[in-house]
Amino acid sequence: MPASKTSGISILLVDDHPVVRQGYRRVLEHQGDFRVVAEADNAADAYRAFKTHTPDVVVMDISMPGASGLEAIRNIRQRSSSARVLVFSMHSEAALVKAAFGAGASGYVTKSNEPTVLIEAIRSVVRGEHAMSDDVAHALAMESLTPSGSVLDQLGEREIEILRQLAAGSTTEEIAANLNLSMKTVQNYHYLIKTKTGMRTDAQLVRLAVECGLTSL
Amino acid sequence: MPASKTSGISILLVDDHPVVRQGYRRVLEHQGDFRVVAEADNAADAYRAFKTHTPDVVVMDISMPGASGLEAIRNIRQRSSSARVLVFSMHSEAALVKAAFGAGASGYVTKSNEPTVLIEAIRSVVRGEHAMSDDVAHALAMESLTPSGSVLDQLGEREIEILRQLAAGSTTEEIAANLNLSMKTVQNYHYLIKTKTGMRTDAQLVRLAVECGLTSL
DNA sequence: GCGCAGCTCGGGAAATTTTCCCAACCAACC
DNA sequence: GGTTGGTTGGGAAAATTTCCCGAGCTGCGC
Repeated sequence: MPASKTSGISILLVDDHPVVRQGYRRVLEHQGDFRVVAEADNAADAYRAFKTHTPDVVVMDISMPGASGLEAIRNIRQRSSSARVLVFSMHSEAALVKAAFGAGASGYVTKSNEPTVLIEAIRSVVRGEHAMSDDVAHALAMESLTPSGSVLDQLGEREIEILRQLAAGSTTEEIAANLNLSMKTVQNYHYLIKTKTGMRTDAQLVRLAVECGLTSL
Repeated sequence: MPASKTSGISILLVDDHPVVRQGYRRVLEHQGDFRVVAEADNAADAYRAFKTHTPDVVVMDISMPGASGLEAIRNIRQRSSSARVLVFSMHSEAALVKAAFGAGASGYVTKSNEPTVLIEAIRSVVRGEHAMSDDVAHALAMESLTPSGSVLDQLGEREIEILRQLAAGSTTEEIAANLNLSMKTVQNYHYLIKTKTGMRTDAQLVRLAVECGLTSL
């Protein structure tokens, strides 16, 4: 690409751990043509940073406290449908992957991969392609073979997001604020999730979420 | 004790995410006097790597699949009581911190901190000091305001039993039946446990119970 | 285009639970 | 013998859960 803008690929890094971000930054900038133009540690800042910098690609960890990455992806894509978001997560559960792509992600790579996989994925999504690491593809493939894979498949994107935050320990009020919903809606989802999954207490819901990799410990 | 070591601080990195490890490595080696002499992605490999390299310090994420980091710390310290292990974790729960120091860790820093904090902590533990980041200290301090050690120590026999069953997913009705109590009493305990432990949702209660080893998964 | 299905979002209202306060019993302990 | 603390529950107001409902939207097939 002969310089219409500065040559190279501009990147917005989103992850809630500063050291981890710093690490990625070094790994990525080690590639000569990558430039990390901004960082963010939460969904709201990510959106703001995207608006001011309009990076070629957003590399984002979706398991963050508060409003999740899914929300940020949706916001970003709503603002600019040409935006490229590459999810960079610890989890490879099919439901999470689906939710991410459903929200508008262009790629999904887990942290279990070597840096080269991440780098290649970034180049792919910048070219407008979709990308996912082998383990993610494997999880998705496995899941599509079984008619009733995970319990999470019966849940929609919103339901999964709310389940994740519930299991993380957020209150109804916090979730409503995080997702810009009324408490009533969150309560309704909470109830709906319980009936859909057959769980009868919130404790069972937490265990389910942990089992499905929606949240850790 | 070979003085063969070239100058500088030799480090063993333990974390189950390759990209994350790669990132740390770059951040650390950016300091001129740090040398990452080995990496490991699980507890067993960490112990093996420690035996062969005898690094000045082990920087370890304790939330790994399989055998936990705690076990690795214990093994390492058992082999060499002069070994220095710095825990580098996502979590700052008091119970986890205590468990880590109990297992023989020399320091505890969360990933929420800036890289400089990690770097300073490494220098501290190499000097033989103990180190922990502010957020960890804060969590410990908060927790130690209660006259007891573990959060569980402030709970009575009945309260612990009911917490265990709640976290296991039992309903109020089931617990009442199990313990031959009225539902009202169980509800009162449920409430009391939440206020005593400071947890605000049942989900937080489950996580607390799991952290304290009251229940698994 | 048109209907259908499914997700999202919330209102309503009754049933239930949570939240706090309280009293009583019993055992241990100074 | 009084005090402390764990245990057991009642009561009543506040809040949540439960279920049902409708409306807007999107995608899909006919």
